[in-house]
Amino acid sequence: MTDRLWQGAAMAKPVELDRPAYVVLGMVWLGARSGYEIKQAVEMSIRFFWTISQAQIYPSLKALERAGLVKGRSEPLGKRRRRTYEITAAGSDALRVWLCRDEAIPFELRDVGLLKLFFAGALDASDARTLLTAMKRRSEHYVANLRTIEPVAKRTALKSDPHALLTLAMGIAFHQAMVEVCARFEQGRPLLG
Amino acid sequence: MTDRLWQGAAMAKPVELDRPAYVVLGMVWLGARSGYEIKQAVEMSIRFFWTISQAQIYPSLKALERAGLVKGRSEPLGKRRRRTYEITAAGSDALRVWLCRDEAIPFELRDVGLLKLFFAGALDASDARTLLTAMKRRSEHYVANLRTIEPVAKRTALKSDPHALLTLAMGIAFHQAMVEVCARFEQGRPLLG
DNA sequence: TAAGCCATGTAATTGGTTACATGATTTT
DNA sequence: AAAATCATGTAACCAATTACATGGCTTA
Repeated sequence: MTDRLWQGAAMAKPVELDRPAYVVLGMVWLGARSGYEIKQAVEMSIRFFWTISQAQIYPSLKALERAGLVKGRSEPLGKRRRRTYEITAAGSDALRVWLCRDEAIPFELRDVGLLKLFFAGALDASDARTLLTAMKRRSEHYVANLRTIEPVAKRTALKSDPHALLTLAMGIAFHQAMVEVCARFEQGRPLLG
Repeated sequence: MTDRLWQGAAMAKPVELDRPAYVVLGMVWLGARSGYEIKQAVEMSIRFFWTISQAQIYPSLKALERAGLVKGRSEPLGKRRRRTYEITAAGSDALRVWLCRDEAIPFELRDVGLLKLFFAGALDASDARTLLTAMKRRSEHYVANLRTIEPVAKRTALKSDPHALLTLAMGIAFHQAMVEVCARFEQGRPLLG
């Protein structure tokens, strides 16, 4: 009996996966079937706050399969080879464990725009203004782009999962906030209450 | 005469610098004197949207000096060696050129928090809620932290440069927007107009 | 006298992208 | 028949961090 418990513990022992692997696992959980589809899903949904390159996806899928978290099968389309995957029970467990893991969730923003704005005092008024305008326009574009995804996200929110809409709303909200701050600065209104 | 113009052009030819070097240059422009002070200045002011490790600073300073954009002098404190730098005319020109350069200013956000939230549909309601709460608290902390810098930024804004206050205001606005979206979601209020 | 800060420098490692290589299918 | 898209795989490269190494000064 003790032996079986031990074995169980060994099997449940979470394999150490890197973050790209969790992204891939998450996308398989969401229904992306092939490496190619995973890449597309990333571009369509999370590219705003996460990216992953094709070169990371295929090795990740293999690692996940070795760990028994996804099950792959060869499913060529005509003569075009293709490997499809589905998540296993162990896989969705591992995903949930990762999601709940009590670890620091650092916020890593790396923005050349803000960086340039920070140093904009080195410019004359006109150039500084040009820079600010560029920043404002950039965020306006982001808002417009994200708004185009809105109807799709709303539909899936209603019929199944509201979390894609939630992250979309965050993207829109914080770019709107940036636009607002730019406008205040342009007009010489106070920036902070 | 033509020769001198050529020479002038050659001297003005912008050396290709990597981004860490521009950050270092900017900090020297702002008055940071040693590598150590630059690191501190980064941590105090721009760490919210940019980081730079110590290992990048010293090589950058050397590259900047070779390019004639900063002027370094050995200025030990007692027996503790120390090299201080000040920006040259060519240096502030190069900074301005970089700031005005008409290039894409990509917004690169890499946030595990949003990533986890995106996949939170894999969790039961209670765990998903815990995750959301953690995200909300994280942004609340950021807002509180940034607010503590506010008075300093306001003072320097009044007496010289308002741009540090501007980027600070963006950080605050940004996280306030995230808190707001979290609150809406928690309370089941509509996320988007 | 030990801990913490000031100060610099660099080797090893990480985490990631770009580019290359291959080939089938679909669309224009 | 060319261009675009589907599909996978990997080597080379790059940017950045971590960790290590060294040493003086200041404060508790």
